[in-house]
Amino acid sequence: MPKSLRSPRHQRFLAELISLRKAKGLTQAQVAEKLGRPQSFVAKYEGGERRLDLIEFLDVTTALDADPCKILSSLRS
Amino acid sequence: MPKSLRSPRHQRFLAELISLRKAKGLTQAQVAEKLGRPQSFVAKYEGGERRLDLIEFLDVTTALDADPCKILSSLRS
DNA sequence: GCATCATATCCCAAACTGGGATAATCCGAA
DNA sequence: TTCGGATTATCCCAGTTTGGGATATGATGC
Repeated sequence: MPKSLRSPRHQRFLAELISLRKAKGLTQAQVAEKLGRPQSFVAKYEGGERRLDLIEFLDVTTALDADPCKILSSLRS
Repeated sequence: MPKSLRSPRHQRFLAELISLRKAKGLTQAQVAEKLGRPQSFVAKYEGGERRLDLIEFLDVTTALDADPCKILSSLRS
């Protein structure tokens, strides 16, 4: 796993994304489909194997039908 | 400039960060100082030479004393 | 056990990053 | 104008990260 993805905040962020996905009853493959990406893409960012930049993050929140601001506020530190 | 950083949304995002920095009367070096990074770090992300992941983005908004949610909303597409 | 769905990992060439040094630009004062 | 300091952009390139199809591993029900 890349060095930069081990911080507690990042961990919380990932946990939040996973939790949101499951709350919507979506699989990684379904999210990947909405994003037009392979399932391994979702597996990687959820697993902290790959970073999401801001635009990708917005795309993911759209796919999850989630509010990006709420997620950000859960990351305030 | 890396391929993935050329989208119009990303461009708007960068323009927003630059605009915010200048509105605060800060130089790249001052922002870099707050971030504990070299000036070239700021020059690179502002120039689209490097991506910011979500955590880095939050750190930058903190350094700029800006509201991350407002920035996100300016990126709605 | 076995089928099926879901998630994690492999592989490795291609793409991206770090950051000190240095070049290029900007800008106000004289 | 021209000069000089302040500010921003670019260089370099080894080390790190990413893409995504294929495949392994794990979870669940029967």
